[in-house]
Amino acid sequence: MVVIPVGASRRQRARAATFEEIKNTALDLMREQGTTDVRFTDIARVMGMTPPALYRYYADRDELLTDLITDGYRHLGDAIAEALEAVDPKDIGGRWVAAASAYREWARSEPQQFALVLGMPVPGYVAPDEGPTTEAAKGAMSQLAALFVDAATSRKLRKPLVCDVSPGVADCAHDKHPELDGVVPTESFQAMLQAWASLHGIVSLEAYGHLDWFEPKARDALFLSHIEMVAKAAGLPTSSRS
Amino acid sequence: MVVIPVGASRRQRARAATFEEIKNTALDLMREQGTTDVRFTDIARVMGMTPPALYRYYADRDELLTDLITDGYRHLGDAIAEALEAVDPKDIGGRWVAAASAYREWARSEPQQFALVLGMPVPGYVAPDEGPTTEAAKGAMSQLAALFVDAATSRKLRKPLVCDVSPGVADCAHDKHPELDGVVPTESFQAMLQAWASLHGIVSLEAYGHLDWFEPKARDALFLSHIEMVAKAAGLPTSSRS
DNA sequence: CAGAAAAGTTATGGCGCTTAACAAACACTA
DNA sequence: TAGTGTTTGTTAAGCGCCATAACTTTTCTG
Repeated sequence: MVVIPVGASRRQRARAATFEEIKNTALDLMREQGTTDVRFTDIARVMGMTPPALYRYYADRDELLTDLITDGYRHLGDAIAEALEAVDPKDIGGRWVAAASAYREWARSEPQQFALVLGMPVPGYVAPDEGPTTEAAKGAMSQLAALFVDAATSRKLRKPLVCDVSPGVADCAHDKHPELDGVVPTESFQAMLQAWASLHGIVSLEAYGHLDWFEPKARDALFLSHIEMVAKAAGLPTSSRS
Repeated sequence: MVVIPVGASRRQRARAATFEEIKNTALDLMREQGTTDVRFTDIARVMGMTPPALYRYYADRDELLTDLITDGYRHLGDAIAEALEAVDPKDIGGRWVAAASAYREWARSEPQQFALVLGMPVPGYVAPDEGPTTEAAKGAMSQLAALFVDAATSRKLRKPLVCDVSPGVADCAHDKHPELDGVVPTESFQAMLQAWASLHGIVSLEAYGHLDWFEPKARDALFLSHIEMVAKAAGLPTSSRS
């Protein structure tokens, strides 16, 4: 990731701008070609440069991909956060719908970046510090976790559809998300993971075109009823507008 | 896809065997390198041939990929069918667990092939005849559909957690799966799709390593409780062993 | 056995990634 | 203002892989 220097010199600002231009060009090409496979040559050509010039910014193609991945999961997190801000904090059900819809919209609008972040890991990609990949999961999840905490503290969190929890899951809940301890019951932590998985499933299928045999309006309806089902199964209150 | 000739000449059998060897070598390399990106050069080297020889069998790399994709979704379907055969047809809940577990095991054992079939579509891949990609979805789904038909005819299918169905979804149910008409209610058809999506979600996350922060045993438990939740939400009877 | 078909080989071109060597632009200092 | 070092870009070149062409060897068939 590239840190944008605020009080930086002219050169540093130019350099930062070039980093951004490279990444944006790469994303444009990915969108245009429907692939996560970007050619350095093409990026350089679009930018009006020669390919070797890019090596002043990235050591190799994998380093650019890594940067795009870390950017990607931050954008996903931001999209969700932004959607959440637009909803009354009291309206837990509405917040769930907003977050899930943001997740979906981001995946639909940026399927390649979505695939980079949450699809099959790219081979050359080395995960620094426990891995942004894992961070992506935890980042998206932490907002979900916050939702469950809110629901629990405001006593709107019902028991999930399945309450059997194995010790392994309980241990993991304690280890990885200690902020939930004493607030969100273990069975709700499990339900939260399953809500995320269920959401991710329908979003993945749609983003990769496996639901194209549906009319767009039917897909919308299917998605909305899906996340309503997920909310019910997880014990979240359903949207206040219904 | 390569049709295996039964009463074929020596040469035809040799050719078919070479096709199989190419595909198996490609899959081995994919497993070994953790990529769907296979080099013709490497395949040839492992097979003790020169790269151009492979062009007697596949016009280009994309054609091999297409073959692997169509093979892949057939293998997935077979794995599910095989798992289903081992369970008492009366035990709807057990059959759901078996099918879902087979889906999971296949994805875990062949993550690259799973990514090819149900991940982001590969760019050069042209879908013949409405597309194997869509066929993959429908193929896996038709077995799910059969499960719901069985459940409905034996009166074990309860109402799903969400019963609101939009006209678009109902139309699609009628158009694409007429075999369900009059047997499986539309809300159950919708629930079936959502069950598949939910299953796919947790399987994708696990196959791509996004649940690696769980202990293996915890992942198993999470998966089992997930599909139990999904079954409940869809109105399927839960496994008879519980 | 002869000729055709199939399968494989070497030779070759093209393209993309990447490094090396060089040139121009820029910034800082005397 | 001139000089010097850094940054950013260029051209040249090597390597590897995809793919085609032309040629050779093997295998089938009449």
